[in-house]
Parts: sequence; structure tokens; C-alpha cells
Amino acid sequence: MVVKKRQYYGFNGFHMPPVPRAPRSARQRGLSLNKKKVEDSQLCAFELLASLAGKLLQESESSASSNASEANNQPIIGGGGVKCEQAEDRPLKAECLDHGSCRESAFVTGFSSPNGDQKSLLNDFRHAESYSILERSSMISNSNSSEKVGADLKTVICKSKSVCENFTGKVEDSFDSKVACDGYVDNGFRRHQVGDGLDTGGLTAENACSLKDPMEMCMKFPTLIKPDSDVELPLRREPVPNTSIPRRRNDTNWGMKPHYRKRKLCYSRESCNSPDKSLTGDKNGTAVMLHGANGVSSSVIGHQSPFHSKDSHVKFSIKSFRVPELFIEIPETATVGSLKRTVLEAVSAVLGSGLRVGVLLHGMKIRDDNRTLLQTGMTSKENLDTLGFSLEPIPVQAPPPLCTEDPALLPCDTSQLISSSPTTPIIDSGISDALPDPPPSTNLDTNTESNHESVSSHSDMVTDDTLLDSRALVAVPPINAEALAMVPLSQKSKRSELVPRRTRRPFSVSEVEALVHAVEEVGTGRWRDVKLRSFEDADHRTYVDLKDKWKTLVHTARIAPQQRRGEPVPQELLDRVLAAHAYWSQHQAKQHSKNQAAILKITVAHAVRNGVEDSHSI
DNA sequence: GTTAGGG
DNA sequence: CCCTAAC
Repeated sequence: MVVKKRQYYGFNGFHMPPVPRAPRSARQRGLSLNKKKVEDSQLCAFELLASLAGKLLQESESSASSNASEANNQPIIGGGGVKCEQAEDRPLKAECLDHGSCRESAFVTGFSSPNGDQKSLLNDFRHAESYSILERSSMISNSNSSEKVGADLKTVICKSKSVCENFTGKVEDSFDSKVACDGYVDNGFRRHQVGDGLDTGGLTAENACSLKDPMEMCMKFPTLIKPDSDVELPLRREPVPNTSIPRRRNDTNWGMKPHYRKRKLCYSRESCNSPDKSLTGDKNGTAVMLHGANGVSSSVIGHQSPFHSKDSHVKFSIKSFRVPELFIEIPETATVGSLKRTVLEAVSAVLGSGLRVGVLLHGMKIRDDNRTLLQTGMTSKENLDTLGFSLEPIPVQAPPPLCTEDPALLPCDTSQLISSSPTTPIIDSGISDALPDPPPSTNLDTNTESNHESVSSHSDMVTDDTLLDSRALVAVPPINAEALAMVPLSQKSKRSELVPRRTRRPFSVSEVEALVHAVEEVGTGRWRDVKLRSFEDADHRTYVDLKDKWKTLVHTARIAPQQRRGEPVPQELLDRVLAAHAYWSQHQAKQHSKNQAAILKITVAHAVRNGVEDSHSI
């Protein structure tokens, strides 16, 4: 199973950074290479949580009958995951059932080592307001440890009720969670919940342990987790504005960081590992957004419960949505408060402009709304892992320059999508980084992330996050679209309004004659000379006008007389036009000396022709 | 600023 | 005639 997972990630091209125990900094960078252990551990936590949650839900939902089979079959995507799930399932279920409320919320807080050294706790949370959170804190460190740990732990947060209920199969994702993590994980929140869970008597550590090896769980988890979801605006999230800032700094400590370079992988793993990642993800995500433009990817958790034969339902838990990128430029002297406001405004603008939801599977946007989940393959576990939702600005008028939203722009979309989607690895992050702005980051939030590493914390409000990430935050969508639209319009209007079209002044026969004569002498291609020679005093006749008139004269001469409009031009002049045009077309006219000769030739030719005719007539 | 062409 | 690209 693990292998699969890896492959999966591999597909993405990202390697999850291992994280488990090493200090974040170490992990993130150096360790990143070490995927296995760390990752696994991390993953496990999530997976466990997810799996547990999912199972609980499923069971609660489904009849008991399905359970056994499910456990076997359901393995989460990751092979390892499967086991965990299975093992876990029952215990969890039992727990849930006992409690009866499991579906409402299940939380797992600390996970311990597989061996049992570590403890894992599974808690039930019932507070509606609270969101269930799965953390793998213990893995990293003591759950008690506080914020940092929490941060690292970060993981999946769900709205307790809705989410939990929804969870069926696994829980994925997470990156996003960063926000969630921030908020909750830190501090008190986490503890609080934990405490609740314990008190509640929900799942206990024991249970958790029983579930399985944390390691395994972790392993699985990763698979579940999707990298793509980067940032998130957790729906649920409570605002924690004030705290947010401080936290972030803390977050940084947390160590999450972003690896933007591979956002996905980073996310996934990091997220698992630490909350930072989420932040990172944001950033990365942001970057991604830039590319893509649009949207917003969401961290989604999809659960599927294939087992239930009854009516198969696919459950999705959408933790958060990434906010479209916003670009914020603000003076260094601006206050943090103003920065927040600025970001908030930007975010509000984006959200307020109207959004539509996009569904991505395997990084591909599913545009056909008529397809069933089954048809799209969304019901399969594997696919679920790659499932993602995106918020896209509704194209208001002109499609934004970016490809962002418009589905029409496949490439862009794809890229974006891809980036967002966990499955596909994304490059953007790199780009974003590149773009970066060291400066901006510095200004804005230094803390946030000038380094990817430093993490921004999710803890902060979305806004905050946004800001942080912001180094490049731009609400691409609506704003750009409008702006774009505006530009063109304005331009058009300009011309008409500002510079009224000149009044039409048809050439008189005499003017035509003068023009023909001039062209015969200097040739075509020397309109300025023609102007000077024959229309010097005619201010309303520019050399461009003369050129255009010659063009029309040639055309007129070539068409049937009946087709000609306007004041009739003597055929004689039209003949001269054709003669001169033919001549100069072959001679490139340019030298005056030659011109003179040319003139003669032309004249002669013309005369000859006429003469011939005349002779005949005569 | 001119040319050359498309609109 | 306008608008632009290309000189």
C-alpha cells in the first residue's frame, strides 16, 4: 500500500518531506528526502484520523453488515492505509457506536508510534461549533507541547457535525488545514478539544492504539492527504484575527514551511507533519494561483464508501478553499492592521464577486455537469484522492486575461488545476517562488514567509494567511477580468470620443488627376513625395490619404464600371492608374532618375495604347 | 515620421 | 478613413 502511496505522490512528483520527529526545519529541508519513515508517520496520523472518522461515519450510516467487508475492502488508497483502517474500523466503530454520536465528530489527537510508544488518542468531539480535528500531534511531540506541536500536528479539521457525518472513508487532504491548524491546533484550542474528547469518553488513546500502528496509519494517510489543497479558508474556521499574527510567528517556529517548490508533495507531507505546510501550501498555492489564475483550490476530503451497496454515497469534506491569488502592494510604513484590512478587502472582493465551484479529478477539471459521480470515477478511492474542488470567479464579462477561470482556457486551467490538484505535481510553486518577492514578503509579513520555510501560520485568519502568503496575493479573477474589460472599452471609446472621425471628403476628379500624375512621376511608395508634389496645400489630404486613395483607385479601375460608386472617375484616369500601378509594381520605384524615365515609359505606354485604339478608331 | 496593409 | 505594425 505504501508503495502505492508513494507512487501516487511520485506521480505528483513531490516527495513528501518526512517529518516526524526531527525539528521542522531539519525535516523540511534536509529530511525532505527521507520520505519513508517520516512521511509514514505523519501520514499515519492523518490517515488514522481520517479512516477512523470515515469509518465511524460509514458505520453509523451503514448497517453493521457492511462493516466487516468494508474493513477489508476499503483500504484506503494507501495500501498501508488499508490495514490501519481496517484495524481501526472496528474499534472506532465500536466507540462511535457506543457514544452514538460519533458521527457528529471524531477527533484524534495525538498519535503515537506504532509500536505503542507513542500514544494515540482518539477523541470524540461533539461540539458543533468545534470542528473535529485530527491531529497527529503526538507523533511529533507531546500533545501537551503546545502550540508548536499542535501546529505540526495540524491536520485535518472538519466541522464536527457536517464533516464528520460526511466522512465515510478516508480523510484526505490536509494541506489546507493549515489554517485550521493554526486556529485550532495551537494552543488551547487543541487542548481544549482534546480534553473534551477525553472527557467525552470518546475514543481513547487505547482505542487509537488498537487501531493500528500509527506508522501504518501515517503511511496511509499521506495517500489520503492531498497535497494540492493548499490553502484553505476553512469554511469552518473561526476567525482568530488577533491571534493570528502572533501565531504565525509561532507558526514559523512550528516549522512548517512551505516547500513551494513542490507544493503538492510538500503539502501533503508537511501538512501531515506540520501545520506549516499548510501555510506553505498557501503560499505555494498562491503561486499556483498566479499561474493558473483562478482559482482556488480547496482542500477536500473525499470519502467514499464503496462498500455500501445500498446506496453508495460519496462523501466529501471540504475543509477549506484556497483564495485566489491576490496581489497586494502596500507601503512599508503601512501598519499590520492596514495590511489586514487590505487583504480583507481583496479577499472580500474576490469572494463577493461571485464564485463558481469547479471539480477536479486527477487534476482535470470536470466540466460536464451532467456526468454522475460514478461516471466520472469519483467514486473510486483512488480517484477520490485526486479529487479537488476549486472556487473560481464567475466570469463576469470578458474573460480575464488569465486563463483563470474560464474553462475555455484549457491550458491555463489545466495548469492551475493540476497545480491545485494533489495528484499532479506542480511546478508553480517554483514559479511563485521565483516571482517572489523577497521584498514583498519581507514587507508584508516577513514572518510569513519570506522563506518558505517560515511558515505562516494557519492559525491566523484566512485573511491573515492570505496576507502572509500574499507576497503575491492577487485576486486574479474578478479584478483582472474587469480591469481587462475596462481597458479595451476605454480605448475604443477614446477614439470615438476624443478623436472624432474626420469628415469624409471624396476626391474630386481633379484631385484624382493630380494624384495620378504625381504617382506617375514618383511612383508608388513615396506618398510623402506625392503629397508634397501635388497636395502640398491640401492640408486635409495626408500622404496616408493619398496612398489610400491610390489603393481605391486601383481597385476601382479593376472593377466593372457598374460596380463603381461615387463620382465617376474618367476612364482615362483609371487607365493611367492601372498603367502606373503596373509599372511601379515592377520597378520598385524609388530613384528619382529612374522615375523620370519611368514616367516617360508609362506615358508612352499609355499613349501607345490610346494611339492604337485611336488608330483603330480612326 | 513613413510605409504598407488590414479593417 | 482608421489603426497598426514595421520600418
